[in-house]
Amino acid sequence: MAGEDGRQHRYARLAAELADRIRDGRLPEGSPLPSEAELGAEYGMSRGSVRNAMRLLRGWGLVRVDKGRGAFVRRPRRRVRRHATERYRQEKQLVRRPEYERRLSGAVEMDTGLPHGQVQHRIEFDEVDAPPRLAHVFGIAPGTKLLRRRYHESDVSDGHPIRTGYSYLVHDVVAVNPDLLNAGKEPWPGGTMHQLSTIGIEVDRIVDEVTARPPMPEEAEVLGIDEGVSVLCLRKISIDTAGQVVEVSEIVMPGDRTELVYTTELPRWDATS
Amino acid sequence: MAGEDGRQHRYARLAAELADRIRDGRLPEGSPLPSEAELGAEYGMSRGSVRNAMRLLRGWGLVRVDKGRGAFVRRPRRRVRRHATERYRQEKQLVRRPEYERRLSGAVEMDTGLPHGQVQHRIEFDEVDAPPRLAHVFGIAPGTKLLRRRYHESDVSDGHPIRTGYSYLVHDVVAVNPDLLNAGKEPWPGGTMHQLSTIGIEVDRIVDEVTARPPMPEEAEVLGIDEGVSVLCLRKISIDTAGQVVEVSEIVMPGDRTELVYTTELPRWDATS
DNA sequence: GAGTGGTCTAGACCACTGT
DNA sequence: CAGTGGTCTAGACCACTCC
Repeated sequence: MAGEDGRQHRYARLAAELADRIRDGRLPEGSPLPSEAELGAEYGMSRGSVRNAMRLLRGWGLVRVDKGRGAFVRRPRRRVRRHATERYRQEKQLVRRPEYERRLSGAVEMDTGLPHGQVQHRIEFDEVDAPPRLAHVFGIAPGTKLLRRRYHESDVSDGHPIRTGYSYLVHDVVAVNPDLLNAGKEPWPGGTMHQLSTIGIEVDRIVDEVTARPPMPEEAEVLGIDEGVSVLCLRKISIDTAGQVVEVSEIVMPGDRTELVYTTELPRWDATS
Repeated sequence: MAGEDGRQHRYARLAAELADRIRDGRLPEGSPLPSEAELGAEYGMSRGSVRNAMRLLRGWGLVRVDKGRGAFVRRPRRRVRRHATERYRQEKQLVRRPEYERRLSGAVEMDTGLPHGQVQHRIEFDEVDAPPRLAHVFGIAPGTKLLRRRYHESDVSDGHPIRTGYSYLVHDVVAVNPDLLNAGKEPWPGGTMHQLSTIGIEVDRIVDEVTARPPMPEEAEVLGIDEGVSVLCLRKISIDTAGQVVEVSEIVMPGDRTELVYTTELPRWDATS
C-alpha cells in the first residue's frame, strides 16, 4: 500500500514517507514535525515542494499546523457520532413529555451525541425571501418569506465547533405562535419538533440528504478547520403527516470529527404484522 | 456574501472574483477560463498565486481542469442519489422473489439510483486477515480469515466512476456455500442479502456510518477526481437477526457527484399499532 | 530576536493537448 | 509546433509565537 512508487512526484513521496512515519509511530502523536526548512534541507527539496507535501498530510488529518509554532502529528480526533435515526425518533417521542423532562434531555445534546450539557449553543434569527432551491423543496412560490435560524454549536469541553447551519421555516406558518419568532426563547426545550407541535404540526418523516465537499473560506473559519479538510453537508427535510415540507435545515459539519449514523430496520420475513 | 473583503489574500480574492463571474453567468457553463498566464497578467499576480486560486475553484466544484487543454467552467454534476433506506428494504424483499425477478431489478442499480443496466461493474475477490478495526466490528479475533470483495462501479453513459470499495465477510461462515467464494458468480442476482440467505442468514438491520475526507491519491485516481475534491465514506454494517455482524462494507464515493439519502419514518402519536 | 508557517514572486522544465 | 497546466526551485516579506 505504501510501497516504493518510483514514478511519483517528490512532494507526494515525501507525504507518503511522513505518513508512514506517523502511522508506525516513529513520529508519535502530538510530536512536532521537522520544520519545512529542515525537511527541505533533509530531502533536498525546495520549501514549495515541502509545503505541497504538508498540504496532503493536513488533508488526510495526520498533521495539524499551528501558525507561528510548527506542525504536529495530530492525535486522531474523537468523532462526534450523530445517531440520526434514533435521535429523530426520540425527539418526536419527547414532544409528548412534560416540559421538565424535555428540558432535561435537550434535543441539541441528542443531536450531537454528546453528553447532556456538553453543547454550547448560539442562535440568530432573521427573515429571508425563499431562494428557488428552497422554494422548490417547500413547494411554495420563490420569494415567500421564510424564518431563517442560524445555529452555531460547539463542544463545551474543548470549545471545538461541532456544526453550523441554517434552519428554515415558512414564516407565516410559524407566526401563528409568536414565541416561535422569538430568538430569546431558544434553545427551546424539546427542539423544533415540539415547536411545530404548538402550531398543530406533527412531523411524519425526515429525509436526510448527505453530501461532502471542501469548506468555503467562511465555513473553514467558523468551524475552525483548514482549507484541506472536508465538510459533511446535511440537508434535513421534515415532512408532516399531510406530506407538506415543514422545515428544511442545511447543516455543515467538520468532516474530520463528525460521523453520521443511520440505522435501517428491515421487516422480518416471517413477521405477520 | 461575496462582498469586497478588503483584507483577504490575493489568491482568495481572485478565486472569489472568478466564482462570482461563474455564478452570475459571465463565465457560462463549459466555457474556458483564461489561462493561468493570462490571469496572472490581467491581475498582476504571479502564476503561483493564480494557481492557488484555481485550487480553491476546483475544490468548490466550479472549475474542471483538463491537463494540457485548460480550465473550464464545470456544469453542475448530476448527483447520483443513493436512497439508502428504501434500497435496503427493497433488496431484502427481493430475496424472496424468484430469480428472474431478482435478475431484472439488479441490486446494484437500486443501490446507485441509476436506471437499470446503467451501471458497469467490476469485482475482485481475495482473502485477508482481519485487521483490528474490522475484527472489532465483527466481534471476532484479529487475524480471522475474511473474504474481501473489491467493487468498482461506474456509470455506463459517461464512464464516470460512481463508487469503489470493499465488502468483507467472514470467510468460514460464507464458505458453507462455495458459490459465494467464486467471483465468477458476480454480479449475483439479488445482491449480498440473497447471498447471505443461501447460508441461512437473515439481515435484520443495517447501520450506515458516514464520514467525509479528502481522497487518498489512489482513490483520486480510481474515482477520476482530483486532490481538491472530497470523498464520502460509507461504512455499511449488516446485522443478522441474532445480532451478529455479517457483512461490513467500506465504500468510497466522489463527493462532487454523490448524494446519500436516508428517510426516517416517525411513529404516529395517535397510532395504536 | 529567532523561528515558524502563510503568502507571493519570477523564473524553469515537464507531459500533455491541440494544430 | 505553440499553448496548457503540473511540478519544482530559490529567493522574499509578513504575522505570529516563544523566549
